[in-house]
Order: sequence, then C-alpha cells, then structure tokens
Amino acid sequence: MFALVDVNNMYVSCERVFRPSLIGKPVVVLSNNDGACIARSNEAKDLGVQMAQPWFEVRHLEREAGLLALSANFELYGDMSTRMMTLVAQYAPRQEVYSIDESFLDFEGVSGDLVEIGRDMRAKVLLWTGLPTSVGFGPTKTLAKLANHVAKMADRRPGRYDARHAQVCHLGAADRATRDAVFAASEVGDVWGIGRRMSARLNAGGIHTVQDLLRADIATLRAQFSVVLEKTVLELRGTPCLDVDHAPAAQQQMMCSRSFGAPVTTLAEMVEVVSQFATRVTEKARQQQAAAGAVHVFITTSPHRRHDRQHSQSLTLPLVRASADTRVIVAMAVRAVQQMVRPGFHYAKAGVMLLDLRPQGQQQAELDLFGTAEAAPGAGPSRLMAAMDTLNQRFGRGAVTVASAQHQARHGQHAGRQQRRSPRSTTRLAEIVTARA
DNA sequence: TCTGGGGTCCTAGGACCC
DNA sequence: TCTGGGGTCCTAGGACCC
Repeated sequence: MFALVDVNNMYVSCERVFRPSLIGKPVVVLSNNDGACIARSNEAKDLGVQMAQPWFEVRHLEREAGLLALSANFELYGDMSTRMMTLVAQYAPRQEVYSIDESFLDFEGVSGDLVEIGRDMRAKVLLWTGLPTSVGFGPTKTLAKLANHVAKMADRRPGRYDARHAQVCHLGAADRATRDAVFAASEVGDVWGIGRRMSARLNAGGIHTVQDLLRADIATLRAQFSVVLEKTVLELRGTPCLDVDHAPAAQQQMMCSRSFGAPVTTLAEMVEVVSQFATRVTEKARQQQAAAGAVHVFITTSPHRRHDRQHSQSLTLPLVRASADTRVIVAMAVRAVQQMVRPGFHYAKAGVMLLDLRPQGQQQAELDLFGTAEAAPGAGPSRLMAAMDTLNQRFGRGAVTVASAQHQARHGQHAGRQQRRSPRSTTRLAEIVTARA
C-alpha cells in the first residue's frame, strides 16, 4: 500500500509557522519579481485567486478583502521541507521525495491500521514542524494521489466528499460503494497525470468523471491518447504501473532562469544576466558533483506585451569535454547570447540550462585525442571552483564571481524585486525569530 | 507599468545503419 | 517501367508535474 503525504498550501503554511497572525487570513506567496501568485491559502483560493495569476490582477483584493502577499522565501521553504520529509520517512520502509512538499511512502510489510498511522503521522508533523498535511492511501501511486486530493477536499469543501475522508483518506480499505462514490465525485482533471489539455479532450468525448474514465475502453484510450493515459487508467483500476522511486537517478539537466525586473535591451546587459545565471547553475551542478556535456541558452521577449516585437530563440552548444567550471560555462553562455540578441527588442526572460549531466571527473579517455587535457579545468573537482564556492558560501552569493557577471552582482539590477520576503528564520542566525518577554 | 521556475517522460520524424 | 525494410539513435516539441 502506498501513501502520499503533502503539506497543505506549503509556502503559505511555512510563513504561518513564524507569523501565526496569518492563520485564517487570505495569503498568497509571490514569484521572483513579486510577479505572480505561486501559493495561496484556502482563504485566498476562496477569493478566486488562481495559481500563477499575475499579482497586478489581484492586487485590488489587498484593500478590498484584506489579501496579504509575501515574496517567496525558498531558503525557508527548503529547510522546512527537509524537516517534514525526515519525519514522515520514519513511518515507512521506503520513501520517495516527490517534490518540495510531497512524499510517497511505501507501506509494504507494515502491519496495523494505516488510517491510524496516517493520523499519527499528521499529528506529529503538525506538532514538530507546525505544518498541516493531508494523507492519502491507495494500492497504487495514482490512487494514493487521488485519495490525498479527497482528503484535502473533504476537509475544505464539506459535502463534495464524505466527511470521514477528511485529512486522511484510505481508498485501499474502502468498500466498493465508497470507492465508487469517490470516483463519481472526482473529475478527470483531479487525477495525477491528466492535465488541462487531456481533460478538455476527454470532456469533449463525454468523459467527465473518474467513473466515466474507468468505464471507457482502455485500448481506445491508448490509441487516441498515449501509453501515459493507459498507465493512469490501469493505476486507477488498482494495477500498479509505477513504483516508489526511493533512489532517484541523478538529474539529467538543470536550469537557472528568471524573468527580469526590468526589460533587457542591450547585449551588454544580457551578457551580465546570463553570466549570472550560468554561474548559478554551474554552482548547483558542482553541489551534485555533476558536469555538463552541453549548454543550452534561451532568451525571450514577453509574449504578454502584444504590441512589442517578439523574439524568442535558443541555442545548444556542446562541450568537447564535460565541465563544471564556471569560466567554461559562462564563456559558452556568453557566446550563445552574442549570437542571439538582436537590437530593438525588449527581452523579458532568459535562462541557462546544463544538459547531458554526468558525474564529475568521469572523463572519456578518447577525448584526449583533441589534446585538450591541460586546457580542461572541468575535468575534475577544481581547487579554484571549490575555493570560489567556499567564499560565496561564507560571504554571500556573488562575493566572488567571473568578470562578466560582476556588474550584476554588485548592483543586482535584474535580481528582481522581492520586497515582501519574510526572515529566513531557520537557516540564518541573524534572522532568527525574537520572542517578546 | 506589472504575468513563476524548476523538472520529467513520451512521441514523431529524420538521419543513419546494414 | 519498376528503386527495400527494419532497426537505432537523436532531437524538437508537447504534455504533464509541483
């Protein structure tokens, strides 16, 4: 039996732990430039705020309805996530950390009443971290996900699902009538793996609820959609197609991208920002002892500014030798933007992606054919890069960087607006919570 | 004025192989 | 006149996830 445990409205809940006055109020957490809502409290959802909705569209609710907005504080969320994951891992032999706020647990071989175990786990996470969670159990990951959705909705929207499912829902133990009631009350779009596009197509074919989907002919579904949907339906029927991935393979790619606080119009500015992104993503690669085989860079104007001339372009540059050296990656990224940036455009976003990641130091001997060995600083863990990482860790990001990123590091003009960020209470001593006597 | 930042997997089509 | 067929690998793009 599988469980899916996740934190309700994760980012908002993290903020509430340190600012209890936010409890019960409509709260959103904003993306990097304070641009869009990336997390909403239930109260904010009830006001009609949508996921990823631009802040300027809902800003009027600040006055009209007391909506509160905070800048994202990922350092805090990441740390809270680790605490919560460590706690729930103790309840089952195998865990897959699926996202910052979600974890699959495999209860194979565990005896006892799972609903009771789920309630105990919820209570402990709440007591020890302050984070409210929902727990769903099912014989497949997809059913555990659905059960989790039911647990949350039964708590939030009494009437849609049986109140007994609130907070902890076990679809694997439910009798047939109970399960059917859940399937009939769930829309296909509520199912893990069925997004907006597929929902629309399924709806057009008369399939609206999970019950409809389970009654449909699976071969036809596979032919008209894909094996992905076929697997999803099999999982909903109780046939496991997906296992808990407790030892995930190393990442294949990683990215650093950002929308700009102000449009970038010149090559010189673009070189600065992209150098910064390249620096950051290479740092991340080194943390995972990975080296990149290729660098992918993209730049784009804002598709939302309809009156602007649009330009989106990307370029992938292969590396002769895999590298995790900031100088090498920045040089490639700069070369890419030099080929792409055109005058007269207002660029709104750019990103640097490292592709074809492999363990650092794993070099193929035949590449030395090119005689690049002595000029290949990315070949192993470089002392220079290690020193740079240490300095930046101690003195703050950007303390030491490559020259082309320097201007940005000093001025941070494209670093983005983040005017509403809360203290990083659990990871910075200087920002620790003060209790009044 | 102002619109997130990460990832994964699957498929189709082309290049290339024998 | 008539010009193979099957396999693999790679890439781009699309769909999904949070």
